[in-house]
Amino acid sequence: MRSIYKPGRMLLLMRDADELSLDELLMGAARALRRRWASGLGSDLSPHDARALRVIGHHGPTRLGVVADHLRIAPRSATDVVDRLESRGLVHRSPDPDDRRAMTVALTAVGESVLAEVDEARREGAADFFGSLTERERTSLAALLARLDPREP
Amino acid sequence: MRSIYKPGRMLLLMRDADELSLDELLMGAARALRRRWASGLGSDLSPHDARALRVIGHHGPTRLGVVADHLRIAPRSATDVVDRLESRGLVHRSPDPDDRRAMTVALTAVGESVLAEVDEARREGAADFFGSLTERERTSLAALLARLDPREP
DNA sequence: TCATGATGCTGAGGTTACCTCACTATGAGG
DNA sequence: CCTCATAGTGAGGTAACCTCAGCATCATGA
Repeated sequence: MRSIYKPGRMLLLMRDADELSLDELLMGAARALRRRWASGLGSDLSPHDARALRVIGHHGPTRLGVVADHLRIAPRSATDVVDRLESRGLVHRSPDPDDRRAMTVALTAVGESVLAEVDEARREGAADFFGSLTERERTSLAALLARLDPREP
Repeated sequence: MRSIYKPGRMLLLMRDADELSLDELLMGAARALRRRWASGLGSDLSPHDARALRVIGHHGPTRLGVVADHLRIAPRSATDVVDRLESRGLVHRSPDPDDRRAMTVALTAVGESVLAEVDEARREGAADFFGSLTERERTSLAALLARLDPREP
């Protein structure tokens, strides 16, 4: 049980140590950005709740099911997320006038201001994160990334 | 339609609905890659376990605490992860000869072959994902990304 | 050399963010 | 209307974390 490594794998390992592959670079950058953004999150709001707040705020009064779709969670789980935000006074439910089965969720005034803070922190974090690139480089990075992700649902 | 980013206007740009900022592009691309990679994964292994397998395999016989560090989880949680992998016959524990408190984890023969499959699927997924770029574009994307992520601990 | 504190792992038990299933109320089409 | 689909929710479960306590072992300094 000594020589776990086969020669081929050893070579792979060493090459990876020197230069990371494109997928690892992409994932690493995303991880670093996410971490920076999460740490700069001032309020006692979890990253997860902040994300939900963004979805609701940026979509206007929204059905619960739509929130679920955007967060990629089951409809039932959106109920819990909205419950939590509502109990903190950040959003409130109203009956949907067009469909009496449905509920719409909208930000309260407090929710709006918290969202503004969250967005600002996010914007600052991103500016800082990408600050090591020139504007020209940022432009070409954006162009390259845009060609990778074909408009997911 | 996505409009062209103009360097001189980046900072003043008002974003309309389908214009994504750089951070959103980065996160979106990473999300898409993660999803593709997870879906191409051998079915009975969760993405999470696959990640643990990668860490253990690529580090050789490793202490549990080191596994925890690399997965960024508490030491106690690494015990559970390794328990699960061990119960599936993918890794096995041995007492560390240098420190009788410690355990080392290493891949079994089955674990090695499963890891080889996982790595191959990952490699293929990445090649496919980045396939819409030319070789030259991939190089410059890698160079740009490498400047963003300052080798986190 | 041996008391003292740090370290490596694990048992016990809690939390969180999901899930599925079943249910009610409502909408929509024959 | 009668039937079937859909929107949200109560109940209850699961997976992957966590903290805290405890044991065995290591490392240090008087």
